[in-house]
Amino acid sequence: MLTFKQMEALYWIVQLGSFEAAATRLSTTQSAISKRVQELERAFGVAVFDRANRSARLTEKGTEFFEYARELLERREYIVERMSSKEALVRQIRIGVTELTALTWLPRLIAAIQAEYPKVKVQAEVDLNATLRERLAAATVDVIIVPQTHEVEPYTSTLVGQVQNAWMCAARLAPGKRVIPLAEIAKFPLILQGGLSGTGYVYSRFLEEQGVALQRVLASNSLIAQIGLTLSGLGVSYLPEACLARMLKRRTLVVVPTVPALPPVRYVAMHRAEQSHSLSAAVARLAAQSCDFCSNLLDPGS
Amino acid sequence: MLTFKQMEALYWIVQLGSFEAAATRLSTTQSAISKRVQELERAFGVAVFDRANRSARLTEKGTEFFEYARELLERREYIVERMSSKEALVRQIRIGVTELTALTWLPRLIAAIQAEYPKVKVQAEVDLNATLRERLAAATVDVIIVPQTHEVEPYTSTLVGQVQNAWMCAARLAPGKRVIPLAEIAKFPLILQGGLSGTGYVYSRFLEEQGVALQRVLASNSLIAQIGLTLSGLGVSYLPEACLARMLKRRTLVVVPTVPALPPVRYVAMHRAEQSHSLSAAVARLAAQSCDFCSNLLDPGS
DNA sequence: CATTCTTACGTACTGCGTAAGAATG
DNA sequence: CATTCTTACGCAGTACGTAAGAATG
Repeated sequence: MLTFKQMEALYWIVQLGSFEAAATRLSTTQSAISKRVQELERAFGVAVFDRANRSARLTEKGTEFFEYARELLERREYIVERMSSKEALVRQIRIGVTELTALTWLPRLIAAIQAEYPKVKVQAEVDLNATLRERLAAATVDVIIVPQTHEVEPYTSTLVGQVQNAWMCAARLAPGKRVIPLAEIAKFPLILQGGLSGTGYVYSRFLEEQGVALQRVLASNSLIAQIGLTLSGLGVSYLPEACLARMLKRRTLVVVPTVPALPPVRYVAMHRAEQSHSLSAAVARLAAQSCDFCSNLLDPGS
Repeated sequence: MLTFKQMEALYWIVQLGSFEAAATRLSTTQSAISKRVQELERAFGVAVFDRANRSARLTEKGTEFFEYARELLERREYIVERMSSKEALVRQIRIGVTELTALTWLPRLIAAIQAEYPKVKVQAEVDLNATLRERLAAATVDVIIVPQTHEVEPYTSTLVGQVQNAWMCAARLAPGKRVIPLAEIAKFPLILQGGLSGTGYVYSRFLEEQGVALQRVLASNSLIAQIGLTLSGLGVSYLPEACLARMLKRRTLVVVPTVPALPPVRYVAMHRAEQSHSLSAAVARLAAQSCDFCSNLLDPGS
């Protein structure tokens, strides 16, 4: 008999391009996926995948079948949403965030999700922008919250907030309070983020556009390391103003004002649209509500 | 997670009005059905059935859920139909027939089904018209082939053929070859079928309409017994001409012509329309093709 | 030769059946 | 008190995971 498990296998194999990926997505093994497909093919006497080469290419019948599978799964998802009281919805959701979010409002977000969906298990993963995007593509996470790096993002994205960064350094390195032209920033030793970081990517392009040539650059893919290096006076770095407010007040760090200033970085929550989980959409909504880059877990104030 | 088994349970409980009936229909136990329902209710945190009294009354949410269940099951059925090569369709179909059909063309029908759907398991049951109708209502059979007793039948019905009956008796009882008025038939001892038999029901009404008062009646619910009793000269009976042709030729039996003659009895194949099995429809079609009340398993000729 | 799917075999777990229990009319 | 659903408990059969095999590029 036709089962949801078979449909899920078919669906995710096609979506992700391999048995292996589908297996990961469905938290099982290639073996199980392979057997679900064989079961389908045997039950219907139809070849779903082209077995000639070892690729997961659909046959014609397979394509039709895939459409039906999608339809059936979407329909089920809709019904589950429709019938579930939020309180009873049992599911896992995997959220990917970057360091800054993890350091500021991730706990707020998780609390908000738990409050609205008490039975949902939230798994969070902290990683670089680029890695998170790959993982979303591979569907090993459900929602990611990352800096917006392109005008049009490849997945359903919701703006959740923005971060104002400023050039900062240890007080003793500071050139005084006067505003300097952006280009002059290149005279300082710089501590920047790599291209795998969203903020790093955005600002690399920005500096390039502004014709700023970068030299003597220290790169870090860890925000904490970046802050630490800056604090220790190794150079000037762009850092989020809001969450470092206390350090700025104490003048452990000082701002180096430039003209033009650094543009804000917009953060978006992204999830696969085709992904049935409208829970992902709910998380995006909650993220927009919870977003607050001002708090700072490491330096929480009183 | 929402499963088809849960939906089937819900669907058939509502269709048939009790857990017990649903269990029978799904070839399982009340226990299993009960658990599937509880599973649903627990998973969704929703009461589907009103547990106050022990009846299978839907709650409001339950009604909505039922609609979704129906939709999902119908959709699955459609997909199964659409994707299955006939050769590969594995399923069971339960056919109910009356004695006359069993005695004449049932083997032809089964052979025809097997030829078109080699993997389908055919189960046939022989019973009285009324019993078969009850069983169709209880969904313990999928298709029944019975005499049409009403102008409008309660289920999807297809005309498959008709049977010409005639009054017959043993040669020594015969009043000669002359045609007698129908009313005079009442003068003979009669061997008739009970009201649970379709033919019996049809002819009872016919004789009543014609103003024939019946006396000295011997009733049988077994066609074979009826033929046997007639052969042994106990009375006059209405019997199918075509399948008794050889006995008439040998004059073991003779026809007692009446005016008006007995009307033909129309046979229909019926199945539940809402029942997803369009296999049932295919059986009805094959029945119309295979139908042949002329053969006679007990007296096959050469 | 690395990748990707298939096959074989032993196991774990879901879901089932039996049978007894509780509630209803 | 008969009917109908629920609960408890032990079992069976499905579906899974591991690991080795085959095919492909």
